[in-house]
Amino acid sequence: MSPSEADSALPAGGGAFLLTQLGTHAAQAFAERIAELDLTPPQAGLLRAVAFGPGRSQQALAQQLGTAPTRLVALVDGLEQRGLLERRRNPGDRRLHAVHLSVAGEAVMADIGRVSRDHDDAVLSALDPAEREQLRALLARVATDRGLTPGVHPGYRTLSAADPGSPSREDRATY
Amino acid sequence: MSPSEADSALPAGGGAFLLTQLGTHAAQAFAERIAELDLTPPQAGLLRAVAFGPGRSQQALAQQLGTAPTRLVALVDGLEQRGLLERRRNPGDRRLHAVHLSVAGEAVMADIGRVSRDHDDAVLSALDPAEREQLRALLARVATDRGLTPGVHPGYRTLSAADPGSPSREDRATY
DNA sequence: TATTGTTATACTCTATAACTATA
DNA sequence: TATAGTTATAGAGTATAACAATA
Repeated sequence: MSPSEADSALPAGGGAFLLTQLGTHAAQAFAERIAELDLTPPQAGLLRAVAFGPGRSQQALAQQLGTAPTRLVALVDGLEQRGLLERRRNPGDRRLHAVHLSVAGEAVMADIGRVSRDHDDAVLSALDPAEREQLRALLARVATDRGLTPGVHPGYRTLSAADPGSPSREDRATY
Repeated sequence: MSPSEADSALPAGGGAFLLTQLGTHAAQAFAERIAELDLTPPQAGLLRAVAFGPGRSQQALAQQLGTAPTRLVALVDGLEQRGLLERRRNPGDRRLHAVHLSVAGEAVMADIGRVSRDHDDAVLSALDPAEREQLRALLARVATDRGLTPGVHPGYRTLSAADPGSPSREDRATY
């Protein structure tokens, strides 16, 4: 392959590669920003899920996010110890833990909103408002077509769930 | 936050979030595809880098990919054992290992090209050719603006290099 | 002494499986 | 017996630091 790459081979010139390239970049940039709130991206995602649908069980949350229940326990633990989430036992079925945002948690959600807005603005600073909306519309159509759950990051979902014959854990490498 | 999310808060509705969401999805889909070639995404990225500029030292490759030289050693090891890469000692400076594609490696590169084309087509199947080009142009502008190296995935680059005061390794979490 | 490459070690994150309690 | 949640263990992937060879 010669250095004049942009031929029909597109090992790295196509839209899909640009998507993964920019997506990883955006994820890293977002991680840097919410680190200022002492949060990791998975924690922010969980807070968002709880804010969107409060009072659900950990099983329900795990299923929506597409992650193993055991992983959710640790996430909830950390955020509960910091006073951002609360577990409330369901009197009817005492096995269930309804997960709620605390008052402090709601305040942090507001911070996350601000950070997300700033982040969005910085990442797309090359585009004017009309172009941003154009991009957003195109991406939304692709996301729908590919069956992505709105607001839920695929990083929670384990691959082997979708592909029974998956060879190993190597699939999920950073790429 | 009420379930009527699409207000100005955009914790997950903006273009940047769609970008990370789709980018992660595309990366996972690509990982599944090249797994059929018994390759991981980092391996494919290295092969691509070598194909694009053959005969460079491991230091040069590490710098271009933005990864630690120690990580490159393991990657080259694996691909050399499979007969896809060759290390050739530089007679002038016997410290340097010039990395080249073997004949089998070039054949695999052709396979990677095919897989990438299929992958690109599948990910963007919701868009017609004109829309794909429109999307590609918008993404390319954003990528340039954000300083991304064409053809190089940011997953190689460690975060702390760009951000000296980074808090810990949690930044790089999947999100 | 500086640089290329290598090896050894430790750490983070996540997944898998075994366990407890409620039903 | 089945389900929600928890704990314990192991594995993959990467980074950091010490080391050997060549300049």
